[in-house]
Amino acid sequence: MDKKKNISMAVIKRLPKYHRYLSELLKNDVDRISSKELSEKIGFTASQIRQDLNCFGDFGQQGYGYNVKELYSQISNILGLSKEYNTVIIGAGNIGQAIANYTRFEKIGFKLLGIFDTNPKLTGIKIRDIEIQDIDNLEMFLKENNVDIGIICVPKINAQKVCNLLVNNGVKGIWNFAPVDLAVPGDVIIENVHLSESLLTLAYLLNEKEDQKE
Amino acid sequence: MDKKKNISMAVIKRLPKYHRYLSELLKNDVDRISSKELSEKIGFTASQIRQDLNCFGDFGQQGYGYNVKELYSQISNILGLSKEYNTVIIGAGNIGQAIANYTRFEKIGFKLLGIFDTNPKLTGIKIRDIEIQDIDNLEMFLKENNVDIGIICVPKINAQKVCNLLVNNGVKGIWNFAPVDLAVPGDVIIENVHLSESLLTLAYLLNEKEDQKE
DNA sequence: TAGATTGTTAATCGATTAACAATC
DNA sequence: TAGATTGTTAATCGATTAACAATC
Repeated sequence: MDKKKNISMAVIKRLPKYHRYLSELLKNDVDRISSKELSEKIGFTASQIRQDLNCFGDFGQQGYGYNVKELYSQISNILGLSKEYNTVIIGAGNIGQAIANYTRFEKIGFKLLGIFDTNPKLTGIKIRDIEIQDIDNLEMFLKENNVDIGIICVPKINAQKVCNLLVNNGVKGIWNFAPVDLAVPGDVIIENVHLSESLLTLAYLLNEKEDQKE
Repeated sequence: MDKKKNISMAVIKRLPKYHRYLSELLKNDVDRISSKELSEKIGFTASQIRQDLNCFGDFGQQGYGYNVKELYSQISNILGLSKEYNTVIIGAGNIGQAIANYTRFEKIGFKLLGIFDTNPKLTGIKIRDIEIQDIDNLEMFLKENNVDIGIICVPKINAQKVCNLLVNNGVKGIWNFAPVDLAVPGDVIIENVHLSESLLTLAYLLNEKEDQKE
């Protein structure tokens, strides 16, 4: 499967979008697609699509294009979706509960094992059959379970502390919703969802448009 | 204030991070900072920081650096945070409620005017003094109120329909949490938060690391 | 003044696009 | 076979980094 090393972050960030569009095509019983057709749907150039896919293998066929089912399966593999991932959520506030209630992620192999919070009013409450536990139980839980991904939904003031606890107990992937940049060892992967940054980008772009009108 | 036109998206996406770091510095009573010092904190090169800031003006002073208070205020202005923005949330499910409960955004000028949902079990329920309304009221609400930003938190199947309704009633900014790419006229700004894409990126990176170990 | 640090130009690096031979 | 479309190389474009004169 693997062809080249050192895939650029630009390419990596496009992979989930390929995955989503191919999943749609598959759902609509489309058998094959050319880079040109996919280009029109997904909004990348045909050339870029062919370049991107060729980082990982020769998935197409000259004169035919790409087999949707086959390509979808390859991209799923490339993204690591052939595995299952065990996750825990730390912080059962607004965003923590929202993520916990999502079933989308479960379906593609991200299994929620536990939810933790400091607030005694929350501990004991069940979200989708999972009881919110006191955060004091987290360390033991991590030792007893093989957790791949920690989802940090605590206030920013506590985020680094929680992150350290996760990392010190072998968690290698952090999905961080707190508005801070966490410090981690080099072998730990952080993926940030900085909602404020997204909203501020929107504000900038709205404003830029205004400026151009004048 | 404005200096050059056609700011690249790469620069724009870094602006909120400058804003956040400067806000931290301000909170810690730091008066001045050089591009070199900021570089060490924020993780961009000093050269890049100077280039980025110079897109918008000469905010620094040779031999001194940047005045934190002044620079923070400039960046806030550049981002359009001197204005207030009226927002509505469409979809009062997990993510809609989570966003509605955030007070962070209110503090920087994003005012939530209304929340809408199709589910009769939700209408009438109050979130932070705002009653969830039936989505049938949305069109009239948009005509009666000056809504700048529509926050789409509905299932993907309804997202484009909701988006059209917003756009047809003058909303120029869309903050989209549905896992679809929405079609809008050229004068409407879309900012996507595609959570699955973020999670799949994390999965890829975790897997890539595994591959390298072998 | 001397030291520090900016603003800005030039050099480098990387990513995207264009072109086309290979081939199904 | 002829037409279509890939895989891949080369050209272009844009973004980042380095360097340094200007100057506070």
